[in-house]
Amino acid sequence: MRIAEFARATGFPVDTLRYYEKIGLIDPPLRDSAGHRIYGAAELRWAEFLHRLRTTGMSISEMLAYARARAEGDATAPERAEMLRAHRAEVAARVAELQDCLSVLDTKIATYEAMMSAKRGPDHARSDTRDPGRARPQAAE
Amino acid sequence: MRIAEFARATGFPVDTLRYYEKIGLIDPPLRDSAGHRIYGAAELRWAEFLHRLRTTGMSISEMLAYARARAEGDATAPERAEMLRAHRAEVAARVAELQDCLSVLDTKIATYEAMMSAKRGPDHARSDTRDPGRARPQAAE
DNA sequence: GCTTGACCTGGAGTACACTCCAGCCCCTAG
DNA sequence: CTAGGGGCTGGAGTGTACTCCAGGTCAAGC
Repeated sequence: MRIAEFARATGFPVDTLRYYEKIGLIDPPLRDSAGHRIYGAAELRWAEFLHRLRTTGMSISEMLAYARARAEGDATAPERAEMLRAHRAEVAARVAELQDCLSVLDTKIATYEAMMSAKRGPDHARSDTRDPGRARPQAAE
Repeated sequence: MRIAEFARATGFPVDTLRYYEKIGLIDPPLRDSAGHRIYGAAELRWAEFLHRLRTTGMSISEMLAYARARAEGDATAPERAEMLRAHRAEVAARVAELQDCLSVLDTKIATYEAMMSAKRGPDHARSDTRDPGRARPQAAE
């Protein structure tokens, strides 16, 4: 598979793939007679995993450390396992943090909705609080 | 409260607070006689909310759009509610994506652990692990 | 033979979000 | 009265991760 198809398959743009190769995140693939990169299944699996790591917020330097360990062979398996465990913990923490924020967002949205339905509600309380500035008492911010 | 304490309270570095003020994300606070910024409870609430937005990955330009709408008063409440709903959806999607990645990580980690325990010998579990408490070969939590 | 399109390289440029000065002012404690 | 600490401004610099050329090669189709 050539680079355009590989880009489609992995979700990385072509330029990013070449960039990753340049910095050592992806091994230089085979080339065809024209000098074009030819990717195989193993490259695809690795790039897909890289994409996961990136999605979960792993930095390039961390991915590089992992890639370098991987290149050294089976001896670094414990090291790599440890990297993944540490990263897993970070991602789990991130998920918890996001869920926390989600509930704050829900509260806020509910406040807005209460505010809006009160405004056009059965009691027709139009107060015309036109206040350019920040002099409002507590409201949704 | 002065800027150092405000920074501690909000989690934003001092420089970031001044930067946010410069770009219009935070309103210019009152000043004391020496020209130092003095922040109050309203500012704190807003900055804390901004911190949530940032934590959930909202870009500065989006936060700015929200802040500008907020500055225009109650008339923009529906607009702001909509922004938050859209953002909430994005965050929820992100959480789902991360959880998906978590399971991939778990699989990978389990593979490493199976590999490593196979290498040590199936019924000869040696404890040369520098990771006490997590040596059992099984999928991580 | 010529055009088109995919791919090549090395290197410059971009976007985002800060982060860090230099040089200055003000207040308080010793 | 001076040293230290905190704060001020405007502007330059940083880190990360790409992203985008310019100028060239190659293979296939008309």
